[in-house]
Amino acid sequence: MTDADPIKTPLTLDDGVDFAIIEHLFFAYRDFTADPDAILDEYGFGRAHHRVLHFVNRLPGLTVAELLEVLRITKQSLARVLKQLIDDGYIVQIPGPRDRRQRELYPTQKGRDLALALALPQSRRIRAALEEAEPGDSAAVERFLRAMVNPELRAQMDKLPNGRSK
Amino acid sequence: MTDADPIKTPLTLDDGVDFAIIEHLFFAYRDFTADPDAILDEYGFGRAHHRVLHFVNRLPGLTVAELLEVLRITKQSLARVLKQLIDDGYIVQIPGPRDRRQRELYPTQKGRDLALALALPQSRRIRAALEEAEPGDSAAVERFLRAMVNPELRAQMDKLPNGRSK
DNA sequence: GAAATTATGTCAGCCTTATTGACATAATTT
DNA sequence: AAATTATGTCAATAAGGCTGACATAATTTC
Repeated sequence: MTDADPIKTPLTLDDGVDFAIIEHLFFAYRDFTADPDAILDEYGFGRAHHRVLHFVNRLPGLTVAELLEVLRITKQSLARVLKQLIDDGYIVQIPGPRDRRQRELYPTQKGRDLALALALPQSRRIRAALEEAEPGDSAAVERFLRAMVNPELRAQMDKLPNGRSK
Repeated sequence: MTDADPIKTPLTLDDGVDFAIIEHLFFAYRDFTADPDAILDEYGFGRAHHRVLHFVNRLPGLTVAELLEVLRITKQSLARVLKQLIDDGYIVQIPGPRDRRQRELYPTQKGRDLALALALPQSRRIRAALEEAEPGDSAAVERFLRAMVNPELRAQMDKLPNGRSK
């Protein structure tokens, strides 16, 4: 009986849980993804296309298998999205030079342009958020977000180019 | 012709976009949601159930309309998820005292327990991430995440109980 | 050189979470 | 009494995942 009774007091920070950051992450991520979502809509693409396009631009020449590992989705899930991006001329496949079974994935100029257009509002939002911040906050945020990732997956992040790499 | 050519240089920070934080957010949020997702699976629930259960626990007595506004989904999307949570005894509906058309939503003890169980690994992850951090980083992270939210939606966040309440 | 393994592609079917539009009911407001 | 409001429900659709099965070509192994 008592188990079906309504509980009228809210869960609060007193319950030993950091609801503030949990909820801040939820709302921040929602608005963060809303920017590119609006653009993608105009192209008939979704968030899945964005992720593929993004990583192909950040790691040009990566293979299908490598992409699957970064995205942690199945081959069949990737197939539909990747096929569209190729058919529409945003990404091209080139047989691997060593192993000709592999398909190296590269963006076209069209794909590069769209990737940048999608990243721009996100970068703008981040810059605006950091303008209201104290100096050093940027590094703190990056450290925190990195520490939120499973340790065994941090190596993946380190593979991404982080600076002037011609 | 040139438009279909592969581009072999990666997008880097030089392109004027803060890819570091963009990607850190992506990876951090993915692992952050993986924790509760694993628990929800055992109950036959998904992420949608989590969100409903969370906000009903944080704002007990909120109405269906209020919940729709927080979640920004449609009535029809909420219906299925909410019905399951009610049928399974995690949430109860009580006719609004003023307006008997309204249904106030409250968690049961079972619903309170599950909400806490879902929040715990997330809170643990946050605590662990902050242990490696400098003092003051926690506040910096919270400020940053808040600034990432659309200004007009920040008011919604302020409605959530943030401290010792009763 | 034959056999096994690997990288990729593709087909078919299913699930979850979201959407829109339409309509029903009960309660409140005008 | 009529209009509006809060909620519930039905039907159809879409995106983005999933699994399992099978095909093909290229490489590796024996």
